[in-house]
Amino acid sequence: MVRPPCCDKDGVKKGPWTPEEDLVLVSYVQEHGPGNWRAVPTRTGLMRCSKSCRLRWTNYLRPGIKRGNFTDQEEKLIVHLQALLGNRWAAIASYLPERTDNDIKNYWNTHLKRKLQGCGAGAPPRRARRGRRSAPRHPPGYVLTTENISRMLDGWARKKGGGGGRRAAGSGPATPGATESASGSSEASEVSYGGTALSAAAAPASAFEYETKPTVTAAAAADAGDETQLSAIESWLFADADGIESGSLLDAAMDYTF
DNA sequence: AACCTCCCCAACCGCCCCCAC
DNA sequence: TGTGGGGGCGGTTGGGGAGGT
Repeated sequence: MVRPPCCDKDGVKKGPWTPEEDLVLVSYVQEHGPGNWRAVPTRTGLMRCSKSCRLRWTNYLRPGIKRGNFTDQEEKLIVHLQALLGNRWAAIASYLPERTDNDIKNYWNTHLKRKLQGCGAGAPPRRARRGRRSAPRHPPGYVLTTENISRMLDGWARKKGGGGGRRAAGSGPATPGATESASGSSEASEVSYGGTALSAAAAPASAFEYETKPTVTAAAAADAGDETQLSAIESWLFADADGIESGSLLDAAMDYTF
């Protein structure tokens, strides 16, 4: 059976989001919290598909997102987890709470995959690596830091004090090794709105508990046979967080050398 | 300086999963 | 128990920009 599109194709705007649209979406989430995305376009007047709104929020506007270069540790973590979980980016992202699954997926496809493919034959990338863009592609003055969003959302979070998506609500914010996921670190991306940047007072992490990404539990993430893998991953992660490079898992995944 | 190449990443698409009824 | 609908996920695309020629 063919499902209808999530929204009418006619009159639905596509393409890059404008600062104004971002503000509308952030304001809506501030008011109602994330969720009920179907209602977002009609309630906000945004000419966007509900999925587009959700994606924009989860991949870009959500507080606590770290952008920019991946650290070596993050890189290794992604490689390990990809080896164990496959291309289940959402599951992998749950171990990197400051990164979105889209970011991880992009990073894998553009960097890590090539590295891994090349490591055997020592094949270089098609072209020498160029300097990475340090800032998001936005017009100058487009400044909306995650702290800013955090602050904007602070009011809502205080009013609500909880809630969240259907799947996230069940498992709760139990992302392994990353309890302060939404702390709005100083490395937060700079996204700003036309020079009228809101002040960058960091909001307390607790204000955004509702925003925690769904946690990968053994039950949730496991296809057949994943349970033992996942608990092993978790133990490895906890060990790694203490600076201990533990055992078999690491050995298994460390076949990859860059 | 102008043009070309190619890389990055935001966003779209379509399928799948899960919950409510 | 079956069905519909909403949200989530992974694959893919293409616009735009940076570096090379």
